[in-house]
Amino acid sequence: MVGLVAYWLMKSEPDVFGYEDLVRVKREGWDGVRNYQARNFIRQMSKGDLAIFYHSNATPPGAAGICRIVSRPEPDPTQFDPTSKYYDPKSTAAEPRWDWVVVAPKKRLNFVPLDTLREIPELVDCRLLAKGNRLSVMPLTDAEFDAIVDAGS
DNA sequence: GCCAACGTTGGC
DNA sequence: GCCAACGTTGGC
Repeated sequence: MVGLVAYWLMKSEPDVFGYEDLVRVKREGWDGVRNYQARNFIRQMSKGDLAIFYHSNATPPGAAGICRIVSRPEPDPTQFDPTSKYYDPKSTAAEPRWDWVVVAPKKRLNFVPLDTLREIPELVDCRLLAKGNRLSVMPLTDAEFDAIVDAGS
């Protein structure tokens, strides 16, 4: 029996790591999530889930591609690294606070800018478009995911 | 437990 | 660079 695939949206700043970087490196641990709500969503991810790779803090911001979750959630190693900007001294190996998943590129989208996303009826209730939204990892419904993919295909 | 101060996110 | 929105921290 095939498990259900869940859909997500994950934000990254393309100046730091964009979809083309993921295409180039093929796999990347999604490090640096230091928000509990986002962390909890990461912990709900399963291998095989799909995510919209969203470019935040960009000109323009928008959906750049589809990626696949290729690992289970596991401790984000940067939390243990004192030289990392994501180092968390309160995190221990026994009780890691922060998880990541490894992602791989699935399909490049024709870039869907935020302005266009706002015009998609299926996305009216999407948290991405809510005022003041800062969540960097969020679930999408099937309809939301499909609508974004359609807009970029 | 409240809340002010502060830091971060992210669109513009 | 600005600033609104939000999360976290820490004094009380």
